[in-house]
Amino acid sequence: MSLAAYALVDCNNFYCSCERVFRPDLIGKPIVVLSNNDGCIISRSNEAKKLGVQMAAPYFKQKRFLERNKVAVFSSNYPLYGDLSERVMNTLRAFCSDMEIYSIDEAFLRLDGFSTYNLTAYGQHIRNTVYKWTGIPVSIGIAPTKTLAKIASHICKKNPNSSGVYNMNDQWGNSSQINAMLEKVPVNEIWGIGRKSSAKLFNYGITTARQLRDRDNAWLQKMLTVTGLYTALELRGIPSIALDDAPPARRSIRSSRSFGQPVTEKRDAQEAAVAYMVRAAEKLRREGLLATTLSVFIKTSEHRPGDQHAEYCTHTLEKPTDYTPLLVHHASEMLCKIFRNGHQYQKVGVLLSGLESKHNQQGSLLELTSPATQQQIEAEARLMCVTDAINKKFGRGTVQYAGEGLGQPWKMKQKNLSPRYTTKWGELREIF
DNA sequence: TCTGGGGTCCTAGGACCC
DNA sequence: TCTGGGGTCCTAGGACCC
Repeated sequence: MSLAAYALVDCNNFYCSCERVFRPDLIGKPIVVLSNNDGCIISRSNEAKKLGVQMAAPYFKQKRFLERNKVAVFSSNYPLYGDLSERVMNTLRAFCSDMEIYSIDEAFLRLDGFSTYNLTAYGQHIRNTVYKWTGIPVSIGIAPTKTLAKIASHICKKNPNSSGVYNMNDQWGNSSQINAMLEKVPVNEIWGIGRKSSAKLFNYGITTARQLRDRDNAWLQKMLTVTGLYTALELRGIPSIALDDAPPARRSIRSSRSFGQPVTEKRDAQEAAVAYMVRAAEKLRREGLLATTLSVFIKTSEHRPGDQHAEYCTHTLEKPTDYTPLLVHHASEMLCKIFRNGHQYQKVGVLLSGLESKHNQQGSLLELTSPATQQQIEAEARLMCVTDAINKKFGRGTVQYAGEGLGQPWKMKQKNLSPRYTTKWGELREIF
């Protein structure tokens, strides 16, 4: 049987690369992109990495250092990144339709049908085309399983001589070469092995991918559950994590943000809960879903040990809905239940779950809808449809719920936001 | 002063049923 | 008084991912 072949295509420093597409003057210069609320550093160009800027470092601690080293700083601009991501994925699809979009900046391709090709050369061709068509540089790892393809792409990024593609299948027959390669991969860098599992494994003297691969199955399952066992099987070259080419239906929708400054007033927290519920409900309708279970949570900052309160409240509806006024009503009530005076809150959020498709709803045989009720349901649907259309056309917040508040003192910070070059004409001219 | 947001999967344990 | 055994479903919590 011929060897399976998975490719992982991974965009290099994706958010930084997106910013550079429209600011070519920054090519070769250090840049970083911040998380929401300008909280942490979540993307670094190679030049910034070389300066020693750490991933997930709090911005306020690095600010002076970044200024001194003339590092360009951007707030995250998700409309821009989402749009460029779509262009990259569309380009990849032209090369291989058997594809799983794994995240905003990564995709797996299944290349089994390409066994007559030189896969390394094919990878090069894909890489060059993506760069030419979108301006985004990518690294490509090719291997017999998804987990190994992840490792291959890491190796490729770390090695400047790799020319952007690393094909593990080429050396698969040479077990001493493969062993030597897996020996150099720290166990905590394996896909699926996080901080807790690494610490556990470390206690048993397991520090490399090779050592993990060579433990017996029963032990692996006991220590790391079946997911850990699958990871080890994949390291042996046995495909155990399937390609998800048609992602399963979504199970939950979440909307939450940190506040721009600590919130102590119930009214402010309530406005935020309402505003996030409005956004979650928009997403619900956009995807043709209805929700049955609503949750609201609130928490103080983990970095203030003297002031801790976190609480979570859930409400289950009798009938699934996508009607914002109803969802907002419950969000507001739940927030009141869990809010306590005297705390400095850092974040609230809402979660919608128990999702089902609007179009194949389970109707109850016993339920008879009167014409008046039917009319009301239709009126509500029209109202949602119209507000969504207005907000889409004229921008979010054109039609707003009173409960979202006007001043919104809790709103997040975004001081270094770049223009939405690809999705707003009005902001495109800012380049020139 | 200031530390992201949005997802998924697995397991254990309780509730419930026959 | 003594109160089985096995199955399913749901939920909370933990761990992981980008």
